[in-house]
Amino acid sequence: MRPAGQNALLEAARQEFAERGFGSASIRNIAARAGMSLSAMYHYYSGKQELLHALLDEGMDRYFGSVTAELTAVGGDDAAPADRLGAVVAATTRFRAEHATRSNILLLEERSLEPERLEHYSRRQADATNLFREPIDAGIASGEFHTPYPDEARRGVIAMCNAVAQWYRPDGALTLDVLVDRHVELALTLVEYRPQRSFAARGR
Amino acid sequence: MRPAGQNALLEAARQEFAERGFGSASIRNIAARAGMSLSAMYHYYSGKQELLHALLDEGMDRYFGSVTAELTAVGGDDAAPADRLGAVVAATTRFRAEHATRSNILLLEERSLEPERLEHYSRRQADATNLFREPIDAGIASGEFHTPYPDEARRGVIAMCNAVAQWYRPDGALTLDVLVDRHVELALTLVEYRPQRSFAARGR
DNA sequence: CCAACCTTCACGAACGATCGTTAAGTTAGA
DNA sequence: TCTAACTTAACGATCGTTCGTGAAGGTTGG
Repeated sequence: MRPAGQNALLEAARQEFAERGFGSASIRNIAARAGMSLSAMYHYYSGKQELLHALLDEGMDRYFGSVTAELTAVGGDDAAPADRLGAVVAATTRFRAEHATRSNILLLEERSLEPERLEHYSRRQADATNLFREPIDAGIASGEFHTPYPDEARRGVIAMCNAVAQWYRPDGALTLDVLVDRHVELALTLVEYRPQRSFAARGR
Repeated sequence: MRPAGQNALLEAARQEFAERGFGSASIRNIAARAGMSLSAMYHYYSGKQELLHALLDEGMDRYFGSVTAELTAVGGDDAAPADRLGAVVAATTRFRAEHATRSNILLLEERSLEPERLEHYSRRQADATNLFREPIDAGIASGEFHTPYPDEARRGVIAMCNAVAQWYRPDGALTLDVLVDRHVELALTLVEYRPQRSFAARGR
């Protein structure tokens, strides 16, 4: 459990960074939004950079939590590759829509990290990519996915999901549940998912 | 034809904005990179905002130029929807790779525009979206594209192309020509392009 | 032809504002 | 009494912008 002041700071920083971008954001504004003085902020975080770092880390924690929850819900490693890919796509799409500002900071402010901090973040981002890579490669190996370009298909699926944070508006005509289903279908289309017929599975 | 000083300024601003982001960019650095004094910059542009605006406008001009050139190369409006979509995807993918810094500014710094300038830019971005929408909707209407979700497929294709500006490295193992071909194939897969058989076309 | 004038392009200096950061001191609870 | 939580005040640096100046070059009027 985080102290209340710390949560208020993270929330305030999230709003400020999302609205103005890291470079134009003012830590004075952030402290004011959190209802405390500028120096009080320094009691929790050693500077603007660490604030961003904490924000990105917290966002990653939440994202991985969402995806792994969805993965275990469909059966974890026992599930078929198509179901695992569907779970990752569904969780990612939903996360990008439900935590749009969080996601936009994750996706846009990576470059504002100093080199040392960036290294740590890049590792986590590689882990996130592997969430997609694993089921796709498994589907290729098992013969259920037929795309000749699994790497480019993976990048395409990830880009499709991530873009949701930029364009989706919950007050629009498109329901999130509907969008999630369609993204799962589109992802399976992109990897050319065709369930093996039973006689083909038994053949050989 | 633009004056030499102006081109140097745009190039310098492009580098600075791409490296540090609009908010953290310093117009003093930009002027220094362009080899002129800070005040000389104000002779060409009335401020930091107008510099960004000019940069985005120039990038858009180049992008539309690339796409329309590719479109006319495949036959313009006379070409089949699949060929038109392929041309747009190919030109966009190539542009994102060949003009990565330009593209990243186009894609990331939109939010740094002031409201009035943003309005003008959003209109151009809508035009860019229509470059994809037109052939996709035409392909649906003609029965060559079978996806039940043309809107989401369009967004997916656009996101896939745009992401190239972030991850593609020309010194990597993947040739740009190969990537372009794969992206065209993936886009046609996503819209579920299936050429009509001749007898089916003659049927009815 | 020439002098007066204007525009273009460039310079250094300075403006007030805001930035991130730090120092020193105060309060409140365990 | 110790420590976490928080304050006000100030630091130096840098920011975007403005001002006044002037060299260079072409145009105009006499």
